[in-house]
Amino acid sequence: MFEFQITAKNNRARAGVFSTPHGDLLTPVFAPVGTQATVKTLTPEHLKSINASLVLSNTYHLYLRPGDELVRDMGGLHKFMQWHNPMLTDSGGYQVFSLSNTRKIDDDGVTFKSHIDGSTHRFTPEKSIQIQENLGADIIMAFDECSDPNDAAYSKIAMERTHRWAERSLRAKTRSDQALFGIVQGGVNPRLREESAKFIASLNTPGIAIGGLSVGETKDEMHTTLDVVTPLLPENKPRYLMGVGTPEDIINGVARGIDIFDCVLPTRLARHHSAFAPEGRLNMMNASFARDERPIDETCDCYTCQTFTRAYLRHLIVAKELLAGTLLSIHNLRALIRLVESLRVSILEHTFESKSAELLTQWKNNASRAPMIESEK
RNA sequence: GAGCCUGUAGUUCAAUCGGCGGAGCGCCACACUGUGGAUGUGGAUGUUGUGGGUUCGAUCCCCAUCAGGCUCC
Repeated sequence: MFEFQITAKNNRARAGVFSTPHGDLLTPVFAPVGTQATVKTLTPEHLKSINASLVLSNTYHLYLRPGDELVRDMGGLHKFMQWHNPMLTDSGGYQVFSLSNTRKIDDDGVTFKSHIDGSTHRFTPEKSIQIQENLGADIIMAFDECSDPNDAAYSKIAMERTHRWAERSLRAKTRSDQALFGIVQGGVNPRLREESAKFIASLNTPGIAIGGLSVGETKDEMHTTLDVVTPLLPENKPRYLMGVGTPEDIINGVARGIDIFDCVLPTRLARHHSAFAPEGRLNMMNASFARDERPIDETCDCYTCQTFTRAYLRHLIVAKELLAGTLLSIHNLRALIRLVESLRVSILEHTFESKSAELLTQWKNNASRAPMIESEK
């Protein structure tokens, strides 16, 4: 169980297969995020139709509602949400960092207030693992502390705590059918990242995550960090870059040896009316699409692009129809999954260097909005 | 037929004594990376119903007119 086979390598980019109790993951893989045991606006059938393989869900949210014991009693997360393919749960560390205004971190754990009702709760590494065992995902995460990349002094404290918590998470684990990944931290300091990579790599885990990126640092800092970290990680374990990302970030990540990605961006942007397109990120609410008969992306094979015009999608958005979020989510997720699929093929065909450069050119505009073309002005 | 009330941004409404016509919503656009369907940021509105008059100056006062509403006969 949890065997990772590398099928092909192109320089640092890898194509592989990671075996889980709910099926094999073909890497590189992009995981849609289903925080509350649902990828917002989509059914499992939609996810299958876009060829999603791994879905991420969240310890913090499911612990608060409906409760991890309830999920366990309902047969576990896979059965509860009817996703019978690989799943991953985040440890809740990031939410404590990002969601709770009033939190207190100490060496033992974190005391925080629920964003739902203000009630007080406490997470420790042991508690996080217990919750994740109740949820029952195939891949679970060590409880970590994600620090502000701009707070250089604090990065060391958070990293050292993350290391101690990783060991405690590992000791707390009781189920053998879940893969526990440790998480590399260290902010944007290369020396700390080096130290953290070596430490996390020394633990007996079937995979390794890189956290603390795409949280406000620059692109250069992200690339430098990956350049420092991935060469220090064992070849035979999958590397998971948490919370990334944009099409550009994914291409750059694969080039630096990353195997697993997850990100809320495609589904969040979908609900906020943005669509990934080769010419850049399109705000589908823009008035310029009111009479546009084209699909979002002429080259996309998703249901939305095969079926609907930009004009119709804009109408749904302006009218605040819920279907808009569904159709844009289908497209945005399919765009990223199609991207990692083509990267995988290029690695297998040993054409990654040229293909990734081509894709990077194609997708580089997608970090921000598409430039307006003359005919749309 | 008579009397009264109301006409200001797309909309609902402000605007001191006659002294630079604003706000909410909407609209237009931007941001969003281990998700609060959230939120934040920026922008554009205008023949003050219309035509006259008084005044240095009128959304404001006067006259006429148009539209809507109410009341009475």
